[in-house]
Amino acid sequence: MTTIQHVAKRAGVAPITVSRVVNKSGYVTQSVRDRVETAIADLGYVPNGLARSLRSRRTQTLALILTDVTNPFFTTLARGVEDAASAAGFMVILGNSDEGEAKEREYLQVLLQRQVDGILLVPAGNGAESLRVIQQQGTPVVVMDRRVQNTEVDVVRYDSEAGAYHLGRHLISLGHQALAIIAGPREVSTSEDRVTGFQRALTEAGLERSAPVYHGKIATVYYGALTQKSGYEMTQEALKAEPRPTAIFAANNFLALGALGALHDAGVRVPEDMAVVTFDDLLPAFIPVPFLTVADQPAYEMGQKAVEMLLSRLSGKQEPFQEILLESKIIVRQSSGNKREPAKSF
Amino acid sequence: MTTIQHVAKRAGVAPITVSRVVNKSGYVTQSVRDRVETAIADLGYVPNGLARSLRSRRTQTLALILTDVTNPFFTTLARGVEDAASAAGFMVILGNSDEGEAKEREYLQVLLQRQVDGILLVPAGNGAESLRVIQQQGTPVVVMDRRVQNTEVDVVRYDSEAGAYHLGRHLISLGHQALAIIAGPREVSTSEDRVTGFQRALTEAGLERSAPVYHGKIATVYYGALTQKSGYEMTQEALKAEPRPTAIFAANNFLALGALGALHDAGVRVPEDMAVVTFDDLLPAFIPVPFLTVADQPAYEMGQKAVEMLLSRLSGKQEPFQEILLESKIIVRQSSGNKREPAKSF
DNA sequence: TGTTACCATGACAACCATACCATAGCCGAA
DNA sequence: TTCGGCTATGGTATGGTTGTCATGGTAACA
Repeated sequence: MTTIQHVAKRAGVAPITVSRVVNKSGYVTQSVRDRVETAIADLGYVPNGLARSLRSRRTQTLALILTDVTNPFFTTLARGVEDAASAAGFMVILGNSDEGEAKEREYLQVLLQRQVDGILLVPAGNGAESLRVIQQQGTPVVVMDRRVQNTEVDVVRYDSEAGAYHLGRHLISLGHQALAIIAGPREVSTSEDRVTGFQRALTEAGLERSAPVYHGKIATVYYGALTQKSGYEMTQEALKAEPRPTAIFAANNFLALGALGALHDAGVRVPEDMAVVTFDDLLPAFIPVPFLTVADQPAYEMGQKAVEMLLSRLSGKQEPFQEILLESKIIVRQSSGNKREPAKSF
Repeated sequence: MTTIQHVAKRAGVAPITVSRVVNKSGYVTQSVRDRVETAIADLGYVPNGLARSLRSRRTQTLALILTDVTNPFFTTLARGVEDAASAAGFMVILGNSDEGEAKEREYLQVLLQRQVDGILLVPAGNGAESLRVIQQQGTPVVVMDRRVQNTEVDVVRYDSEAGAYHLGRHLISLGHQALAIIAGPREVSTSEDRVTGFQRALTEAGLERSAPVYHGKIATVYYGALTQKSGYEMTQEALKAEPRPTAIFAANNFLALGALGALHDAGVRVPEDMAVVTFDDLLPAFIPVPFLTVADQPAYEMGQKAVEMLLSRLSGKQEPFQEILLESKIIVRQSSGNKREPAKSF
């Protein structure tokens, strides 16, 4: 392999001068610069990034750990991160925890070993232990999308509670009285906040359903995983309930996809027989005609924002930690239907 | 930051002994091992991967450069790579060239600097220059999915020509006589091979259409980009042709999506008025009911295979370079329709 | 007892590039 | 003239780890 010494020798200068040419730092006369550049081209010299980073203590690399790369919400987020990072000259290494804390910890370990300059984390669990490890190492970190107990950390997320609240109000204004919530695991803050927000809308409206499947206090709440399959199954359950709900709130896009599948298979029409609302728009590329009423959370912007915060920390800002709470926007489409008479079953 | 020296001091041993404990290499007595491990835990020591890699000349990292991360075909491929690599203890860094040679070269530069142990490349152009740079650096490389002129390199790809040939035969057997091919850029070998293969089927059947839009010799060939938008536009063009084709062959999945959109907007029913066949299955997750007749190329397997080859090179195999040609399988579904009478326009 | 083989640990150098400091020439200001 | 400041280049040490060789101890064997 060609090293900086080989180049230096060939150009008749000291290694440090080659370094200055490569990094465009310090003073180098044009003639020397030319000689060095010729030598570099002749030898096909590629600087060794490991040595460079070891010495300079910067890798120009950020780590992005998220919970589900197959979800368009997160891939869009990732693109936002990627774009913002590379605009600032940083590379992004992506890790997928699959909602598992163990896998998250593994990735973290590897990435910390690689001395990434900063970490963007969508925590799989409560994030406490992972954040401890990261911060002990002194690596700047920004938490995305979800709440964490730790307040000594920067966070960017959407206000899930408020978004769900508005979706709830929307359904109520359409006359729905029997509703089902299909949610993800209780440990995932977004899912839980959406349940809470939705329930708040119902409480305000004086709706108090009494038949929780597990712990829901208002309307019927089903808890599962944030997957299409789980959405399918929970919807099947919901359809058996008495009285049958006239509206379903799916806590994320994959749950909604599963719900739509289950409703289709059961011959329940949307929105005529059942209103469906959810969070996170799906990739427009795969859905020619947008159909779902959603609380849209522009994921791309969140990614950009998070990188912005992280880079500011990297540049040594000593401000107090902050939590940025973005607002999601309700987009009303066909899936929630028109105003309807209160369900006959009441 | 905690270094191996700190740990060594605390455990009362030499740094090299700590190294042996961390890497589970060489001989260490249990008691010493325990002392070291306690020290590591106490100090929260995380080994510096940069220093380790610099010294050992291995990063345990592979680079995967592909042309379109938004395409499910490539994300599936990436998953295959990822899984196979991590099973062997390698991490994968992903780069997206967006079909641009300049961006490909940039990624390559960065990744070579990072001393990745091996590279998996889906070349954006003809790959010649990129391969030259990689091989000069002495980094093992495997080309995926596409042909390259360079024979001094390992390649894994599907036999696009044969797949397209079979799709062509299938359409002919259904009685189609006026056909349109919507393809990607001529520089992309997969796209070009599919045009060639499809045309071979038509030639064999004695079909020689005479109205090529650009250079096609048989049936009508439209060249564009491998995107949904391009597929949409080319299909609009194809619909204006006289005689109007009764079947469209889209050279990849995104082109097919665009074609379906254009046909829908033009009120042309599939398969009643128009048969549609293509390559690469779409993500089943987004298409509840599979509908398209396709030449399926299991991307996951290709990824695994490529990693296998690369790892074998990494372990120092000196065998001659080889090109693995996988066979794609035709899956007949509704979109190609049933046998039909020869189109009336003849 | 001497020889061999193996176990357990350490010293030292090397990996490659850059931070830091030093040197030296030159110019203009005091 | 002297001094400070700027330009242009080089020398040396350093970053954290591990490969290689060396050392010393112990058990096994003849």
